[in-house]
Amino acid sequence: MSENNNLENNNDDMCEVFNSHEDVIERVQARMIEEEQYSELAEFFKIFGNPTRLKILSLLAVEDLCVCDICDTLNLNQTTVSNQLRILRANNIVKYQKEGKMARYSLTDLHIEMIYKIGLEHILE
Amino acid sequence: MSENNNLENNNDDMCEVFNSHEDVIERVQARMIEEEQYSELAEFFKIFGNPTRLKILSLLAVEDLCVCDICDTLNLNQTTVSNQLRILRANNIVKYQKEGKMARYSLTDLHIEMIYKIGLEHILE
DNA sequence: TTAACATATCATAATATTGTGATATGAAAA
DNA sequence: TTTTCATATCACAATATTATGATATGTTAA
Repeated sequence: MSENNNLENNNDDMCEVFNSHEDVIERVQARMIEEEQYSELAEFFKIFGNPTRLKILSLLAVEDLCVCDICDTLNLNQTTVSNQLRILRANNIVKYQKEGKMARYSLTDLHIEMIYKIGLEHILE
Repeated sequence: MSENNNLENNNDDMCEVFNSHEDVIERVQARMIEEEQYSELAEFFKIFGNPTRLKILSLLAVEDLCVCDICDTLNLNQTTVSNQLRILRANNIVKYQKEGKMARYSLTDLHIEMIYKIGLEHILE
């Protein structure tokens, strides 16, 4: 901030903010996660981006349920629910437990409920 | 729960768990939010479901940035970044402030950062 | 065994989303 | 003014996702 005050030039191909352009980029880049983690995280959040799946999650946040209860509660056909449950399973968002010919589904962990609730808070405010 | 204990029949088209099927459905349904809120919430989460947008959010969680800094940090072309910023804006996830010919972007509120971080925690565990 | 039931998988048409080239806008410098 | 720069909008081909009909699997009851 003292010496080299002739650095505030070179704005012919870049925007200049209040700090050196390069500085900002380096500082922010240093905090980034891996490319693959961004992809994985995006895949994870994508699951929350569908009303049907969100409904299923909101039910499971109340109590564990079997597939047919989910169908009946949401008035959706079984194929639709099973398909979405498969996606939820594949993304480690719900788990299930076989009970005879039934499958009882539940949320994988508390993160799921937290994300759901913070999101809801956000849109309601 | 006392009278009418002949209700535990009719399982010819429904699965039966441990409780009356109807009971479960009513109990869970009572906790549901409005149809439109599910849609709105899904729209909101959908925004997190794209690696480019997630990268932008992760940068803005570190510090406020102008469009060109985002482009340079992520090595993405300006159209792509502007397009995603428009989506982020439209969904109330980022806000911006004009500073001369620049636009300085920031996260709308703490919810955004919280959701990002809880999601990251989830996939890292 | 067979039948009935709960759930899962597959295939697909309808629909939505992506990144990006072309182009527009608007502010400051020349 | 004209030019340059930062950013925004539009249009669209490529790609992904949706719900669901058809069908398969696996479990229990008859």
